Amino acid sequence: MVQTSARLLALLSLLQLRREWSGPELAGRLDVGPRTIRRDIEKLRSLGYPIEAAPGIVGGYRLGAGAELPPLLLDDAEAVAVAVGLRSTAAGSIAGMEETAIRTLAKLEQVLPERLRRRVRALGDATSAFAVDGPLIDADVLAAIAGAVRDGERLRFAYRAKDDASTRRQVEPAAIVHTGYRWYLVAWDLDRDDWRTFRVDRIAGRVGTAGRGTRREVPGGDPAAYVRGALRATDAEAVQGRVRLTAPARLMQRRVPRRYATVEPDGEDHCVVTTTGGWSPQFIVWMATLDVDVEVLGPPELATAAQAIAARLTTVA
Amino acid sequence: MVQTSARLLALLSLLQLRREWSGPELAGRLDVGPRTIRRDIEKLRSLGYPIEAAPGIVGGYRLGAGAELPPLLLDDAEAVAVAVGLRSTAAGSIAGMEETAIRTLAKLEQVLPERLRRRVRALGDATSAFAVDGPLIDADVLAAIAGAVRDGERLRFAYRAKDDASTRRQVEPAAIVHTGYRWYLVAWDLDRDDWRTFRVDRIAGRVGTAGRGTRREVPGGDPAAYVRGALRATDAEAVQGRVRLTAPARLMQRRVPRRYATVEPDGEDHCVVTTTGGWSPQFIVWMATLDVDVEVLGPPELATAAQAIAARLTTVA
DNA sequence: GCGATGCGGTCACCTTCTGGCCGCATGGAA
DNA sequence: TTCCATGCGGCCAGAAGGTGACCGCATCGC
Repeated sequence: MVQTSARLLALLSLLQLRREWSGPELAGRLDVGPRTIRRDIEKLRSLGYPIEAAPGIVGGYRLGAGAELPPLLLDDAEAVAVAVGLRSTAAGSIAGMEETAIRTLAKLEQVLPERLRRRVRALGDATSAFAVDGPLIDADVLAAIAGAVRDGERLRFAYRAKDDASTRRQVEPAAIVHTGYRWYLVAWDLDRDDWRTFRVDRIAGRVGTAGRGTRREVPGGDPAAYVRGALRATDAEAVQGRVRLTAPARLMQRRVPRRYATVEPDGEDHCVVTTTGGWSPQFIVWMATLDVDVEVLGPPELATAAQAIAARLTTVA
Repeated sequence: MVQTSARLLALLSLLQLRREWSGPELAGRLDVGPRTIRRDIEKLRSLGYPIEAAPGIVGGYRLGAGAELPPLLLDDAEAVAVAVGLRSTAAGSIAGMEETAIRTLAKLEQVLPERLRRRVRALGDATSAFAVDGPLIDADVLAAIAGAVRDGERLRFAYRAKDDASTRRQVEPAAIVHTGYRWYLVAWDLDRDDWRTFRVDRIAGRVGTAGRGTRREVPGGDPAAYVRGALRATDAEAVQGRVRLTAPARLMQRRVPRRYATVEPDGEDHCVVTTTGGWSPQFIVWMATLDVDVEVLGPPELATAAQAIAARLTTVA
């Protein structure tokens, strides 16, 4: 009864397409008798999908919200919109959603028809202009890594170290982690026979899969903690920017995304804003547009950058 | 055969969860014999889902990308990520995707379990800080309107006119349109017996549905064109900001989202940037952070705003 | 070559589906 | 109030399909 299953899916699709359908309408669409429709509705209900119905001339069936999310049946445009949305969420519009977004994107990309993938890619180019500081990451690279992590596949890529020396790596990926405003890949380096943490923005070009590897657990079990440890060990943290605003923390908190900076009260009428990652010229510009008095607490370069932009703005007028 | 259908869905779900599954593995998970798994795979293939298989010790089944997108089976976290992504896309990170995103969001919200909806809403608050100018729109309101348009349901809401006078409206919505950086609802106003265009950001509070209405076509058939016409007729366009940059258009185009501004070449080494909607102080700040020479072409207030921010930045240092 | 895997044929049993009928309940409109 | 379209679900008979068990075959990596 492949037809029965297909019809159930088609029924779900129709119910997601429009809110209200009458039985005879559905019967006509699916080319079966009305009795069968009633039975199909019954089946869907027994599968847990809450389909409400109302008798009478204005009656009909409608799919409501239940305990579980039903399978989503998306058309082309909708699928593209979902992919685009996931990419921008992965880029970090909401703190804490990045990793889930990239995992979901990997799931979607696995089954996304090629024509839609092309459309998503074309749109993706337009996205991260005006990006908050931090490196630009290719969502495709992230999705490829997330997919390899999930499937236990080996990865091959060229890695640019701090001194710009490029090395070829072959690894068994274990986790992908987003901290602050950067992406890291925790993986077992097959050539070095040890765990390594890679900055995804330093991966050059495309990543290639290289067959099946052994699925590995990050030492300690908590990838995020591991990356934090590795950062402390090897990398000096980027220098955070700090400013003092003449405004209550309560008001500023709403205007500063937690992803980029944290706001702490400093007395009744002032607050201190600290960047999550390293400072950038854009940080001080944002602070200036908040339209309250700003005082740089550090580092001194932040003040210098502010002056440079001030100078540019002055020549504008 | 509700079990068969349920098993097919579960099979799809498993294949989306991980890339590779062996037959016996699937059989164990789904609690049927291996032969039935082979038959189920066959059924899914006959439904158009491209499931690749490889024999041998490393073999297994994997769901590939086909001509059609299979039903997406998302877990809680993934569904939330999708919803969050759609909200931010609807907020306009990519030109031209806003309306599709909000339609898709309406589709998702219709079936989203309440507990997930709460999570999405909680996260949504964090999003639009540092928002580009333009009014803040509640994605819930947009999704509610999009749903009503789709389902032909009447809407009731309070509308704040330009002079701040609030009126109660009851309408039959026909289309939701995103132009420039605003959202508009085109609807038949039941009390005024005529077509009206509403700015969504002027809708106060929540919108309520008010039963079934007649489905209407926007006059002329093209909602976007209708809104453009209505804007020309009633509303003076916001004053656009224009600046001239000392840099090739080619380079700047990548750094300026089309949603906010357009970049046109002005000779070899210069280009002109025009805001899509009205100018705002943030516009000139962005231009300053592009790190090229900027010249304000108009309006004069833009230069004044630039000076104000420059002054603020100067006191910072 | 071995072993694990995928493929598909066949068989018998039996569950399930389907369409058509029935009467009932519900809710809006004439 | 009556009428009508709708949803609900029982019943039946015939037909269709699902399932597990067996079989031999092909393929791939070790």
